[in-house]
Amino acid sequence: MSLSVSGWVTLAHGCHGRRHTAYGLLWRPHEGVDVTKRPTLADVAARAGLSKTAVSLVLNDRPGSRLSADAVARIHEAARELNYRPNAAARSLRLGRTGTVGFISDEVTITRFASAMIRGLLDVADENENGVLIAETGNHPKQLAKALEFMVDRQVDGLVFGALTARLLELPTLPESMRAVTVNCVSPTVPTAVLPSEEEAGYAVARQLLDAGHGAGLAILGNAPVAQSDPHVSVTIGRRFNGIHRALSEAGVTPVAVEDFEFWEPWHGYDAAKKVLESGAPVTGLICLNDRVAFGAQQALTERGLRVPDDVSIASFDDDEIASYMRPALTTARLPYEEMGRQAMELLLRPDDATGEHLVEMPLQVRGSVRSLG
Amino acid sequence: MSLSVSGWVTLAHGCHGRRHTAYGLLWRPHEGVDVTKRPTLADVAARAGLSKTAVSLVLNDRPGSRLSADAVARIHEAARELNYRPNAAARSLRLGRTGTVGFISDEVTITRFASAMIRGLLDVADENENGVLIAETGNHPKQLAKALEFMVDRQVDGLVFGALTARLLELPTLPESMRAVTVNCVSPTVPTAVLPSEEEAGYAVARQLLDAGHGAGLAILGNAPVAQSDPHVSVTIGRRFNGIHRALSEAGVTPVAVEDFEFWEPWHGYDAAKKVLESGAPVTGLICLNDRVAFGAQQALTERGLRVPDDVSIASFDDDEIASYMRPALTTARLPYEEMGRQAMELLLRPDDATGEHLVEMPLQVRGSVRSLG
DNA sequence: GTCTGTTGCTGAAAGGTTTTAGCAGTGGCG
DNA sequence: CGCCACTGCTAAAACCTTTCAGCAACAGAC
Repeated sequence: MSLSVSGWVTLAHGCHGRRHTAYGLLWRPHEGVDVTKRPTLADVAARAGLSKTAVSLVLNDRPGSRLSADAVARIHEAARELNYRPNAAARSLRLGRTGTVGFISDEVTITRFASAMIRGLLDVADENENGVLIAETGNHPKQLAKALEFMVDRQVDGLVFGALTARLLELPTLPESMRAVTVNCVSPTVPTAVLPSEEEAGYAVARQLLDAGHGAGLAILGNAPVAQSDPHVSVTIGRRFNGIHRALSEAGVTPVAVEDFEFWEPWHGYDAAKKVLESGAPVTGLICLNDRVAFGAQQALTERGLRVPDDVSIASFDDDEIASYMRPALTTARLPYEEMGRQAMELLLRPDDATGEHLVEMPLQVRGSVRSLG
Repeated sequence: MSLSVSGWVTLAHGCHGRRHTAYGLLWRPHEGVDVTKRPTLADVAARAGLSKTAVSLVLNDRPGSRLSADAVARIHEAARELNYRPNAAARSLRLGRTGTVGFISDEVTITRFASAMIRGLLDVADENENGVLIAETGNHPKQLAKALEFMVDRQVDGLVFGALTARLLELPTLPESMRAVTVNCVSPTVPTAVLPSEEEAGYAVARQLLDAGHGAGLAILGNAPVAQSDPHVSVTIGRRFNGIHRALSEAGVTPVAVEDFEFWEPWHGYDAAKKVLESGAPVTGLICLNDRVAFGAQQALTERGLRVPDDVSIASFDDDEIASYMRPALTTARLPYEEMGRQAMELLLRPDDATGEHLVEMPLQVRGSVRSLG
């Protein structure tokens, strides 16, 4: 091993070769400091000439404790000289909490679609000095059990359950003292949930096309009867359609085509768009149920020599990676994964528990794929 | 709170409403079992009428210990009845290890591009009964220091450092006893690294087009002088180009166009392709330095009425999401994130440390974007 | 009868922290 | 002086596990 020791952790970043310690700048062992063993409270106490109690009191600055200014100074100095850091295991053992939360999901972390959710979760956890333990179940009950077991054993201070698609999960009953939040999913056993505000988004997307004058030539790609009605598949797709239909009925509009399919990959969108175009329906505006469907639809349009938005306008949902890669870029209602992650972690960490369903706005990203008629 | 307690963790999954515990099926409190407090070794010992020592010995089945078959049975039964699970904090305190490893990266977890790396890491960690603590630095030295501090404090058994692009990191000197592996990056302080086998991939991609007869009309989109020479930007892009150039010079081929740009987003590919086409160079084959560049290039081709692969063939690198969405799907050398993650975790967890650089093959995904001439 | 070895089991220490209870000393008040 | 309150500090217990050292009982060998 070519690793060397210089204190506990010595950082040397950047291109400038400056050296830091993780705990302050430039820590070098002081005289009489044993570098091979992590210092303990007892070591600090000995060096400061005081008791462990005193050191613990000062380092955690407990309010009621009245130690002389001199003692406080000596303790801080000794801790700094020894580069003391508390032992997390000992502290957890004593305190029963760990400063760590768990995140368990089906496959949020291991697929590309909702990465931003982790960003939100990690950011807030970090702001609150919490670490995050991650486990993915791949939807296997056994993996879920294992993950939960692991987290409960480690005495995580709370649990966030996530899912790739917003659906009803049958999560276990948790120990009463365990705080928990679901994000992009719901479970009867977890009282607080964070979900995207899909009804509103459905309404906004439909309005975008209606307001641009596409009421007479509107098609819907990706109507999904199962997802709309089975909460184990989705609890939000139904709401998304409710929003769409509310906008349509307010405007007295009936779509010229509605294509049913449950899985929303580009090739499904391609096939559906092709079918609609071949049917001869007078389509000028397309509501695609996600960006991948929209992407596929655009491919079908291009093949027939139709242009977006000149010939056909498209609006969609998710704000996936490809939405901004398309030419023109896609007008779409963003799934606010990052904000949902943030909010979930905040709800978990805030002492006041606001149980219930927390809806996070899905902002409409207005880009070039919708053209106003006339 | 609507959470209720039935043992420590009770699972009720699936649509069938079957009930499990995390530790076995259907755990219900036995008589004389206090459900409000997690049982300890002492509780098990008391119930089995034996000492804590005996229980510990049996439950960890230590080889040398000779307890009667009856005692062993009684202990197992008591543990099962109480639904005993060892306290991880106490164990860590005693043992100095935690069964947890840390993963620290710039932004692997929080962006979509390398999610598969986490999948590989988590899978192997899980197979070895290890948990994973995750932290992202966003490339801020302070965040790195904080993450490291946290992990070292928690006494993780090892650390994996990851990066989104394979580059040289200036990681801190770690405590001597801390095992560490870098994945998709290298650091002078960490002796074992996992990287994609880019030279080979560059060669294979170039050969794909050369073998298809595009030697006379080859263009390269995304030549990146800085990335090729500055290891802080990339340690592998240079190798990728070495592979490409080796194939070209073996075939005695000089490209008809080479477009330089360092950032490989779709719009860069679009601009570059447009420029090459407008220059009138007789292009029949495009080597794009990643899939997003290829995607943009195809947009430019389409706009000029050129078709892939009929008019122009494309081969590329990464096997990004969009590679399989394109029509035709893209022939591309896959960045093997998942396999790299797996291998990194295996190297970390295996007791025998194989220091050095471990190259993981980048398999060529042959799809429809390359047409054979004549 | 003594010695040796084995079997089956246990007491107690150690690991590092937090916290309760309390000690010794000092000063003020009646 | 007697009492009280306060200041500045500490001993020891508790959190739960693993493991070292060793005890009691018994069998077999001499």
